[in-house]
Amino acid sequence: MVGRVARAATTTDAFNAVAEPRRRQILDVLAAGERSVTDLVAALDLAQPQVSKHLRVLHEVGLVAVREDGRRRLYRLEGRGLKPIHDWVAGFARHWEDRFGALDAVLEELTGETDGNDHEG
Amino acid sequence: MVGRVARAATTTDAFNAVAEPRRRQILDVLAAGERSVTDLVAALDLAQPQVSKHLRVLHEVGLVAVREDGRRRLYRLEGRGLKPIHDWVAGFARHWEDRFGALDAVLEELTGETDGNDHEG
DNA sequence: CAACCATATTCCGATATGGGAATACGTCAA
DNA sequence: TTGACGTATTCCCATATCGGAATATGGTTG
Repeated sequence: MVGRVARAATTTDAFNAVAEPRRRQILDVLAAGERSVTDLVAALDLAQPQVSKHLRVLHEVGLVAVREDGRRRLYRLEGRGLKPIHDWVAGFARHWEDRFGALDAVLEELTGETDGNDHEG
Repeated sequence: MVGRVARAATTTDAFNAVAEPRRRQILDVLAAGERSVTDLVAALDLAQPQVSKHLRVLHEVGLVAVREDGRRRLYRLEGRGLKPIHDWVAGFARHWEDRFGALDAVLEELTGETDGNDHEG
């Protein structure tokens, strides 16, 4: 029962939090502005408890912030938390954008990057 | 019982595939060019079976492509698969980029966002 | 063919995840 | 205070994920 980790905890980082479709939906809704749990429940067609649970995860990972308003809790998007993902993915943009694709091809030709293993010439 | 889904399968989409740190590492390495499984094992300090397993997932999701070279399999990045993630996250960029932040603040002022019901003009 | 190298697959165990249902708060209205 | 509402937490369970070890599969070399 020591270091045995079966799977990275969902609550670990934004990458994991966002891997769950429902949570992405929640963020999509919140992108339009503050929403109460009930609002989200209605918008997502998901049971209230599950919404609260997902919000918990999103909150722990810093993707949303809460504000109390009477007996309601208004959640709002904390977009900054998505930046790590954006930054990481952006690093690969050249790999799917055509204009870069051509350039990459040339660079690989020039640097022999394609392998680093020197296979088959 | 059929519909009982405990958790979205990792093999479902790029979001899930990339939620796993190791798999991100693999993609990072592949970003530099084609690599054999052995190369990856060395680069990642991870056991060969696990690397193969992760590659399987990445392959099924379309994030990597394989090429056979004798008894080796050379994997290469299939960057395009990351585009969905990029696109989704990019939609939130305005939420963390300062220059947009200011604009958003103004818009919220104007639209009475704080009310929580009327939003996004 | 045999020994060997490269990679994939299978079996195992520990874990935690997500939905559903029930329930526990905390707040507001009468 | 009582009761209704809004939200969070807990319990249960089926599932699947990950790493580790062992093994299977397949090509290569001698």
